[in-house]
Amino acid sequence: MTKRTRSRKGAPGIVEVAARAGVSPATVSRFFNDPDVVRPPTKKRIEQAAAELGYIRDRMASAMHNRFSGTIGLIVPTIDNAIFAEMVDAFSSQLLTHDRTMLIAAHGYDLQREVGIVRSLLERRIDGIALVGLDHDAVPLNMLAQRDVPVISIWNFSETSAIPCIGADNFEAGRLVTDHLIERGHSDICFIFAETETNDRARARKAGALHAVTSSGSSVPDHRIFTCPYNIGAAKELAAQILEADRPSAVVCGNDVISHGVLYACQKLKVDVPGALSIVGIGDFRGSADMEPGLTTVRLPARQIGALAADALVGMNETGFPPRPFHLKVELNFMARGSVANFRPRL
Amino acid sequence: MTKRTRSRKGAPGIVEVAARAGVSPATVSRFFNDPDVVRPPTKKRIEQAAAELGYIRDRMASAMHNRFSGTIGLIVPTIDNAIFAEMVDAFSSQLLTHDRTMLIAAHGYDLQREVGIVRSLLERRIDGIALVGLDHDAVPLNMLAQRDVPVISIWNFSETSAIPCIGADNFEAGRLVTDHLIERGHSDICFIFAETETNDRARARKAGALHAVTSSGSSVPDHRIFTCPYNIGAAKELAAQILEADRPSAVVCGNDVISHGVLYACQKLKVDVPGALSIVGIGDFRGSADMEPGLTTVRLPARQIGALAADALVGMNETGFPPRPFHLKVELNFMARGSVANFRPRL
DNA sequence: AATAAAAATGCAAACGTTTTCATTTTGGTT
DNA sequence: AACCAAAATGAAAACGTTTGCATTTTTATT
Repeated sequence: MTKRTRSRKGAPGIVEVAARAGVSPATVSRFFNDPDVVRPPTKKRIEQAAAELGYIRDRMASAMHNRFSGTIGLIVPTIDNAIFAEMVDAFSSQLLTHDRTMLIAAHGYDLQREVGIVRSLLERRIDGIALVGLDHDAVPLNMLAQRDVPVISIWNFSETSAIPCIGADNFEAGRLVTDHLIERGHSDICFIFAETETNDRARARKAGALHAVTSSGSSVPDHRIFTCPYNIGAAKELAAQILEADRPSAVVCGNDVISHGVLYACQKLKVDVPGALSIVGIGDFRGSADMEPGLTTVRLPARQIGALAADALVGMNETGFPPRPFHLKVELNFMARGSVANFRPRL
Repeated sequence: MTKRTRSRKGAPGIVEVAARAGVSPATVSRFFNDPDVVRPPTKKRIEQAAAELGYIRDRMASAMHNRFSGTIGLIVPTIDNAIFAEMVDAFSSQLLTHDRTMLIAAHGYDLQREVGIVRSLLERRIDGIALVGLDHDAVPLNMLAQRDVPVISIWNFSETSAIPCIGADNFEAGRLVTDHLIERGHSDICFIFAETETNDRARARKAGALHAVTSSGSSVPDHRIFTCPYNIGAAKELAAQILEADRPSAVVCGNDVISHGVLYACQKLKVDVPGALSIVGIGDFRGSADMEPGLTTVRLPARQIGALAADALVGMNETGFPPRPFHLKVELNFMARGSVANFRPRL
């Protein structure tokens, strides 16, 4: 075993501060938890002593008592991707606002890895955790419940989820973009979605999209449905194949990353968008508005979801958990841009 | 003051496990720190007891002793952007590999906010921290030094930096892409870089780029140098202005995000790339390879930087800090793709 | 089989805070 | 000036683990 004891060199503790300020450690502790509980002169002395010593509180020691660590966990499928970037950023910033910090990890769309990650975060005594999506293994959920750690599901909305959720109606999102295509006269539509087995967001979107066409009276042949990971290159390649075979008039993409790939494939093959092919995405990621043509998509208020989730989790801690489970649906915003052609004259 | 004591409901501690396994808490502790230090039968009993009770160690309590919390900090300018996504992901994954977790925060290119963040991470007793870039306020650096917390600067390389660094030679990157343009006969080149005041990476890149042209014997007029945030929309807008005025034959972009914006502006204004304008970027982000035309850029091994940084920080903990400061330069990879025209016949 | 050396285990005192309870101080009221 | 309630402070016992030291058990050696 390696000797792993870091020298305590220059790290003053609460007792050093207390000594220097001429008060008891208890008072210093109180001061840091609520400055107004000590009298102004005392306050001043403690402030000065702490500053002179360069004191930094040890939240781990304090977490041992009040059972709050001041860190909140966030588990996403991936960070290496535009999909959750805005949400993660907003979540983190909002947490900073509450004097909390974010512990984040990615499971790479592997729900099984999620259990190990949850365990690891629990060991760090997180005060709450946000999970992307509604599908989760029971094991981590139980571990969290057993310890009364607030959990919240984000990104996808469901009226009936067992745990609180803040998210968008992904079914609706899929329906929205597909309806847009149908309204504009498209009838030969192709669908590219992510694997739906372990991804409830993609599942809901796909269901919504297909529902839109069936409820318009038509149906979707199997050869118009494709699966593709959230990866520009893969999408571009797949789209190239689709374009060279029997070309549809429009394609619905499971998210904007796929749309980007499809658009690039069109540019490569000199297929005019929207003239020869219309494209819609879901998400409205960075860049979608600025591509040429601009991508018609539906905006998920990612920052809002992140901020709300942060607030909710902090709130559950402060007001005393649990609140009754809530289900918050955020607004979808359809963004009509240039990537869709209108085959049907305006009425 | 609100009452903030979470019920200890169902959270067994090391002593409960010990009792059930019929050993002392000390043995259980030892088992979790190094399973092979207890004899097989004992080991088995502890494992079973822990499993039955659903025990999860409390790293905060253990951090009070050995002074290691198992979390490592990472401060980036932004997460809401493609720039650092791959690096962050690799850093985090590599940390997981070492049974550590990542505490991440963004300062939004505001070095002053960095001090508050460092403090906040220090309160959480991080075992090490990675900072992007070489420019940092002295205050946080002192706080870290005083507590013997390993720091490492990532992304930018310097042979002489005071703190260890792992990064790319950004000057070289700027020079590389500009040289490529010059070699291909471009003489009227425009430069778009991020604000260099608080961003040493951008500063180095810009210096490298300008150096390339001066050392080729020409010079860069002021009206060919622009500043632009790392934002596709802003870059697109700026590029549109540039394209409509006195158009250069090529543009060097401070990073790929800017390149993307410039390319979209060209597509919007029907300016042929690379026919009428050549574009080079720096970074080789997601999507750069798949755009049409593919973006000529220089690949920074972001994942490698992230993984190396994680390894280094963990290593500093395990082998006993400090190692003598090291400076690790990662390879740049020039990616010639379609966005640059050749004005000069091949020799 | 006896013994010495080595390995495994237990005991109890830490680690740096918070918090309960008791005590002192303050400030307002007669 | 004396008194009382309220506010501020202090003393000491926690929190859940690790670890130095002492003790027991195992293993190797004779």
